[in-house]
Amino acid sequence: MLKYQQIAAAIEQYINDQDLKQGDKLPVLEQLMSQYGVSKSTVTKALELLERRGVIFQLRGSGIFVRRHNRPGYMSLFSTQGFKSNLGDRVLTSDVLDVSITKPSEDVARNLGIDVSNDVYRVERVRYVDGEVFCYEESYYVKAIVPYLNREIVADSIFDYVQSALGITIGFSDMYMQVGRLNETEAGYLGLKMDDPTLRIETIFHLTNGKPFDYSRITYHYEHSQFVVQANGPYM
Amino acid sequence: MLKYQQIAAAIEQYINDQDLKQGDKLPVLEQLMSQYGVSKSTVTKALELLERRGVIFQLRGSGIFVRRHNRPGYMSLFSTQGFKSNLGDRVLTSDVLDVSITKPSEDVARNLGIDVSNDVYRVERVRYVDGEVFCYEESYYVKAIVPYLNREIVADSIFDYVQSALGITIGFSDMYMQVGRLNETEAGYLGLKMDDPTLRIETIFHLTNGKPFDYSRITYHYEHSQFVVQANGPYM
DNA sequence: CAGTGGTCTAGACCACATG
DNA sequence: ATGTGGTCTAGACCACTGT
Repeated sequence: MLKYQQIAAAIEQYINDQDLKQGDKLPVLEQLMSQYGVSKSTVTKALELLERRGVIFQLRGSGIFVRRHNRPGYMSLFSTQGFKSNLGDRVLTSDVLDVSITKPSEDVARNLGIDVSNDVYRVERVRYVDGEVFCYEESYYVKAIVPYLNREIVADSIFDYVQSALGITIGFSDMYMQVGRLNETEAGYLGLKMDDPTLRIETIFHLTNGKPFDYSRITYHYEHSQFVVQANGPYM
Repeated sequence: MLKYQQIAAAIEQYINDQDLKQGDKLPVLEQLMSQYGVSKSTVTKALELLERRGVIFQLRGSGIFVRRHNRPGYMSLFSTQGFKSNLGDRVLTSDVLDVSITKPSEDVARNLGIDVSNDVYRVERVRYVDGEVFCYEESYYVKAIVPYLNREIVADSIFDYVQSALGITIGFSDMYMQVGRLNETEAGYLGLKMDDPTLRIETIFHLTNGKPFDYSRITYHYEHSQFVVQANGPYM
């Protein structure tokens, strides 16, 4: 683990241990430098990381402060999208409906940047948070990149598996969101009625080299899903 | 304007001018250094900026590549949330329904971190993209920070005004999203029916010093709003 | 004006991707 | 093996906040 990542983790833990609130002041740069025995740029890089993740904000001429948001019950949009597996204390479980190898449809192939003749794994799940239906998910993995999946792996975190067992690291992802109405099948899985509102998110996950390896469509239970996004900016 | 921002802007313009596609390779670091006459870290910082914004991705040992997404018609979630005023070629207009000074409700006061005895500006608008109803917005500005607003300012971009006229710079924001059903009033403004699905986003905008100055509730027209979010990660 | 974070440099060394 | 981006350092100087 890199120095700046360790320092970021240490500072985040310090915030949690001390149960610091929004606006509480952290030690100044110079102290962090000597405390961790690293150069200014390394501390700065750790702080940038925390800033991007919404943990702190920095104010030139003044100091480094804790940032929080005040809505328990809202999940970070990114925590549900393969990044931080951390959902706080909540327990995530899945019913696996399907794991199979097939040929992709035109649409799926286009999103994965492959030809329809290539094999893909199709995974279909209903996911629960603390026992409540959370979403219905249909996702496709390029078999050339993810050569093996089974129901057991898929019941757990697929991303943990591809990362630890296959050494695959995710580079970046594109999420497409829109609101619509449930069809009959989706309503059945979610325990809702047809035509009820829903949030749909399609995500294309890319490897670090830019190649798509996973295309996923998630249909959320509108009553059990609310998200928070902490943004920084403007960027320029 | 800072060097690394200038370089970021120049590189982005170069990508657009050359109409580069996803995966196209950019000049290597060393060339960018000499081309712009700056040190390695400055180029790196410019590239980080572009990477965070989903414009490029960098692959160690290989190069710097253009990143794009392939869904015309999807707006960046952040472009509609006060950050980049750039919506591409689309024209954004507003009907101003209300601009007035009032006392905040309990709820609004809590979100703005002020007491209910403080004055706020209330702004109510219906917003259009290329003439199509896009969203209904109700927002509150802390009068102690934004001392003056009128219908003319509000018909345009409020953020441009507070930034250029008042010298206020936004630091960060917390967005809370959920899906629900329209009530009768909202349905009227959006030209939809009561109980139609909708995406609701509440956003709290903070100054660079962490103080909230704007709390806004937006109700989107579900057929005219679809968003893209380009994420990088995992962060740690 | 003192204190604090932000920018920028020059350079050493490291880790990864690709042929 | 080569070339490429990533980390880290030490230090100069700048820009902002708050007293």
